[in-house]
Amino acid sequence: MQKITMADVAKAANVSKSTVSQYLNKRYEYMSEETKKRIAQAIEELGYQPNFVARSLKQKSTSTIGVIVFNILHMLTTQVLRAIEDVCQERDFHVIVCNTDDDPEKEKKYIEMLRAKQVDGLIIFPTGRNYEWYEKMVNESFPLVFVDRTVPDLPVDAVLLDNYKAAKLAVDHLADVGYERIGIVTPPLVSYNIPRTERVEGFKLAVKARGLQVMDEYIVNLEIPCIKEGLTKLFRSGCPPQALFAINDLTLMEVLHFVQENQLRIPYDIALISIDDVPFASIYTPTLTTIAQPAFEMGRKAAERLFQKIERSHEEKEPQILRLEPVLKKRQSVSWHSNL
Amino acid sequence: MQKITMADVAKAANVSKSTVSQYLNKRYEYMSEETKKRIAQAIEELGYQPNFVARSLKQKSTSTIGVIVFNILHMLTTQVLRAIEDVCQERDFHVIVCNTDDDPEKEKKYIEMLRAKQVDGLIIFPTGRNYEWYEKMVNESFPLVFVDRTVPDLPVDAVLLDNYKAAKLAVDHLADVGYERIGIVTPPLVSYNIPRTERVEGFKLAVKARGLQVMDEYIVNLEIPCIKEGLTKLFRSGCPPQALFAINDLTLMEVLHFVQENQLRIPYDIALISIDDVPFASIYTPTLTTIAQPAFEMGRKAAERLFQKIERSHEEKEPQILRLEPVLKKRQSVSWHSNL
DNA sequence: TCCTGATACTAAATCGATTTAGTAAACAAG
DNA sequence: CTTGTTTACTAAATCGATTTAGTATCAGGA
Repeated sequence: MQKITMADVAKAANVSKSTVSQYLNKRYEYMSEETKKRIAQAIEELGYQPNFVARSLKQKSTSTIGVIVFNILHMLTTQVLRAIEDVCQERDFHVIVCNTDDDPEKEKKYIEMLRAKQVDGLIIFPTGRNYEWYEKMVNESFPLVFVDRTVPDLPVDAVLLDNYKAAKLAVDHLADVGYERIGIVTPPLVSYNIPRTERVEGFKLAVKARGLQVMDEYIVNLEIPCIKEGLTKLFRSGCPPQALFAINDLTLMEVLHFVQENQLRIPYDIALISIDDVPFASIYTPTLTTIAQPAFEMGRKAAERLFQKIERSHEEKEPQILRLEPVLKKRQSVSWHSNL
Repeated sequence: MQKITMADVAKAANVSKSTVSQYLNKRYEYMSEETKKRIAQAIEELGYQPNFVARSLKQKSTSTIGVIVFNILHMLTTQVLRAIEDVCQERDFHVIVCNTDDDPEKEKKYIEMLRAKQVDGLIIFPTGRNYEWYEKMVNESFPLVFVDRTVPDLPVDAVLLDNYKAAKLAVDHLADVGYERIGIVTPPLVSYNIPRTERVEGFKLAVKARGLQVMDEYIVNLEIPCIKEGLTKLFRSGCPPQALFAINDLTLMEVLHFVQENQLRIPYDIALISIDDVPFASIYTPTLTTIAQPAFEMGRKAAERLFQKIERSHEEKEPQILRLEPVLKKRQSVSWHSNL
């Protein structure tokens, strides 16, 4: 029992392959009712299922896009992916998902393979370390959208968080409530990780703008596994911060572990705010004040932009960089208390 | 500037397409060094990138699998997906991800479309309500593996949690510590959702096996948004349970909201155990005792099984149903205390 | 010298659709 | 009665690879 092809249907319906093809593509213009019925019947009887690969070869379009992410396990990634998938679903597109683990080699391999598979476009959370490949796609005006990070000096569309504003929201909220000694916790700052750099930069600017001191020892930038130790040292010193700003969910987790191990009371011993609205923010005790990234909007915007480019990939060269608004979710981990 | 094809390379290297094809597939048997060099050079100069779609058409294999899930936003799903992707990465396969939102119509559409796109196999978290489509794939011995749920009376490979054991682990742990009035919280029991049913069934069996009473009013099965209200009613009644068993992460979230709103103290007012090792289990106060599903193992096993079937899809018909072991993660939300 | 077999290739068929150019029949207009 | 137009199709080329069945050349053995 081998596969039924269009030729089999054509034979069964006593018409040519071309006519079957027209029928399937709903080009009924010059087709008799009689013929339509016969084809429909043949398809039904034989259980014919079209082969999309053959169609893709001829039409040079696979109705498939690739999404290359660092790690699907990150909440932000998952939410962005979900939004992308929803947009694709509306258009009968499919999504191939690839994890790079922030490894440029894997990223390169995936870009190559996905392009070989003729995906119609790519949405990438770029490692930032494959400049020539990114550039090549831009030059060929291959539909491409970056999410979360972008790459300097490359005219490519991107959907990003307004990181400066996110940091400013955090600092302003803490300062509004009355905190003055504010620390920030981040993984190491590396040149290709723009959001991290922008958040720390935005933090410094916002602190200064409020007329407060930027204290270098309050800027904890360490590899994730070292954060707890770094915080322990900082809090043993003479004058620890009153509030901490964790720049993403992973650092927040470390801060919370630190808080737990040292039996600190939030917000009395330490106030806490972070970027990424973690799912347990509203059930933690106390509830956690966060700066939410509009993850679904990011995914949706990225996908919509990609489809714009897919539908007319030649026109308009100007890259569009969207900076989406972070949202402050006021909860209990930042609040005023008497013994400040 | 149009696409470079194999024919262009052949012309440039002054050989036939066949030879270029042999070269690309590393069939060097009868190929002179001279020719190899010329082809390599032509590929380099023209920047030739193979078209995988054409290859797929001829070879009847796309090196792509489909994974159909309820919702990529669930932790379990994300982790399973990640493990699947890792296995695929080793084999240079790609993964198309689709969300059904537990809607059988969407599931049907995805199965159809992915098969039309000639994926080499499918891993499905089945809605359980497309029997004829599942059956059709089984009959054609199309490579298929179910994860999380399975469908009764259908000989299909599946990778599942041992739900009876998970429930037993929960009940035994609670009973060991000294709890006697144990409740269970679950979304509504529906025939197609096997894990839910099995967990509740396993719960009842385990309670009986410990010589305790199964109290019907302690079995809270309600739609997610109604759970808080149901628990409130239960706890206003004369004799509320001393411990609750949440059968998955979503119900756990509702229970935690309930606990928070009513200012209950865990484990003094109520002990808590749940299936799904949520990421905040170890940072919540108190830390949460859970029954972890081996999500990565599930994904890995499912993918490995699928590849076995892809590689020799005719042999061995016996479906293999893997029941993976849940793991008790003892933490603080279940512990002995004086005022029991 | 002729035959055999290895080496190093190539021409053409194939995969399963889409698409273009074309044809036959029916009918209307001049 | 011829010509032109519309209708309802079909034959054949095409997409870009893989693969099978050959072919031409040359070396070595009988």
